[in-house]
Amino acid sequence: MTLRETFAANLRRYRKAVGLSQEELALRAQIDRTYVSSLERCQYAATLDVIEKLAAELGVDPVELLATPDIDKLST
Amino acid sequence: MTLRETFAANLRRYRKAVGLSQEELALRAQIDRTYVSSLERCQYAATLDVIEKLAAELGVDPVELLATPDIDKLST
DNA sequence: GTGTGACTAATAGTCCGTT
DNA sequence: CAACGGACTATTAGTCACA
Repeated sequence: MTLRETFAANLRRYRKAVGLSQEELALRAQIDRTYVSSLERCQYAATLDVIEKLAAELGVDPVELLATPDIDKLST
Repeated sequence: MTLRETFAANLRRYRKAVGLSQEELALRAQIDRTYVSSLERCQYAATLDVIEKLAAELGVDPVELLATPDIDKLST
């Protein structure tokens, strides 16, 4: 599991947890709609700047988006 | 404090903790010496790929390089 | 051993539309 | 609503000479 894969999975997981579409999240974070899609499909290695933006809109610490999810905490 | 600033500071801090010069770290991570210098001076928003490389050479979890340092833990 | 400017190559990131 | 493509621009990745 690479870091960008971990990030991709977490991004999708947190986005859904918050109940946002890729489109809405992108709009709020002021990044491109198709780019969020690309990130979740692990196409790019995101920079710290966009990670920071996305984390802010998801209401989580950027670190959470890179951490290996604790099995116990996963709800749905 | 932006995320890239946090990363820059942590990179330098952990590098010194491990007792490596920018030169040595760069050599081991197979990246350029001056590029490590640039990152520590916060010139770029690093991508997940290089963060992963550097963390590996420093022997820390990538998450550690992005976390806000716990005041209590700072030794020197 | 580190900081800096200049430079090229690669990729991050945008914007268009289609499936 | 999301995956995917192509063409495009902005920024990072990576190297070098020199202070």
